[in-house]
Amino acid sequence: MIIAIVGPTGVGKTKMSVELAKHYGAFVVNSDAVQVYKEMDIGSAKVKEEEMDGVKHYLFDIKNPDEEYTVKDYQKDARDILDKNKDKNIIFCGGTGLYLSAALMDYRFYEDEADDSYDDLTNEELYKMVMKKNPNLQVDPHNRVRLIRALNRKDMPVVEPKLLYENVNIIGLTTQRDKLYDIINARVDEMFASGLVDEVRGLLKKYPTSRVLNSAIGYKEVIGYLNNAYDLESAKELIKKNSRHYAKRQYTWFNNKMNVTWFSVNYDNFNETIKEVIDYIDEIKK
RNA sequence: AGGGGCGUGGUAUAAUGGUAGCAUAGGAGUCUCCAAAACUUUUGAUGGGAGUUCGAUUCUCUCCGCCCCUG
Repeated sequence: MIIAIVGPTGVGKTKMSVELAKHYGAFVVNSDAVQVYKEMDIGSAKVKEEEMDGVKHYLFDIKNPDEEYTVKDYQKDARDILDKNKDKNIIFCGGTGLYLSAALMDYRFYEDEADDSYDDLTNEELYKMVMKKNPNLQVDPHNRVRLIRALNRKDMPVVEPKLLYENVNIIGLTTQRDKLYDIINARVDEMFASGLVDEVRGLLKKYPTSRVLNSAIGYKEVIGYLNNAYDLESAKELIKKNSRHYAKRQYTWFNNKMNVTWFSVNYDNFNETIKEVIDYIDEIKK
C-alpha cells in the first residue's frame, strides 16, 4: 500500500507521516524538493531525528546543496524504492506536487536534451522560435523558463498522467486559510529562534555556488539579509509572504492535479485527525 | 477649548469638476527534469449627510474620526 501525505507547507504532514508509519509498519519517503539536501534543516522544516521515532526515512539528506537534483532524478530514486518494496507499506510525505506526480504517475522525461540558454534573445523571439518548431505547443509567451525548455527538448508526446501503482491513497491535510497563515508565520519566527541565520551563513560559506540555497524559501531571503539587501525583519516578512504564496500554489496543484482526499486538521487534538485518516484508509482497504 | 491640517480598497499611496490609477496584501489558475522554481489572472476604495452644478471624490457647509500647534 502506498500512502501519500500532501498539503500546504506547515499544515502538519511530517507528524502525520510518522504516526501513520508506526501504525502501518511503514517507512517514510520524502517528496519535498528541498529536504533531499543535507544540512538544509531548519529552513526546510525537515523532520528531526527524534521526531522520526524509529521510523525509517528515505530520500532525505541524499545530496549536498551544491549538487544538482531534478524531478527526473527524484522520479528514478522514488521508483527504485517503490519497485524494491512492492509488498510493503510506503508513506510519501512532502509538499512538492510535481515530484509526487512524477513518481506515482506516468510522467516522462527524456535523456537527450540540448542545453542552450539563449541569453541574447528576448522572450518574444524565443516564442516565435517555439511556434516555428511546433505551432501546436501551448506555452506562455512570458514564461522564459518554459520557452527555453520547449526549444531544448524533443517534441513532447502527450501522455495521460494516470497512476502507475496500485493501492495508492493520497491524503491531503488542510485547515482554514487564516489558520494556516498564522501557523506559517509562527513557524518562521521559530526558525529564526532556532538559528536559521547561522544555518544559512554556514551553508553559504560552504556551498557558495549552490542553486538551491538561492531559490529555496527561507534561504534566499536570509541570504539577501546577509548581503545587506534589507534588514532582518524584512527577511522574516519576505519568508512569511513567500511561504503563504507557496502554500497557495500547493493547494492549486493538489486540488487540480491529484485525486486527493482532504482532512481538516484538528490542532487541539491531532490524534483525532490521525484516527480519521486511519479509519478512512482501513475502510478503503476492505 | 481655540487655530490649522488630513480622511481614497485590508495597508500604503496617485489623480481629477466628466470611466478613480499604481503598489502590496487577499482570491483563482497554468505548469511532464531548476518546481520552495517560472508564469497567468482577478475581487475590493473616495468617512456620513447636505448644498452649488448637467455632472462632486474634487468646490462649499456640517457632523464624525485622526494628527499638529497654542492654552
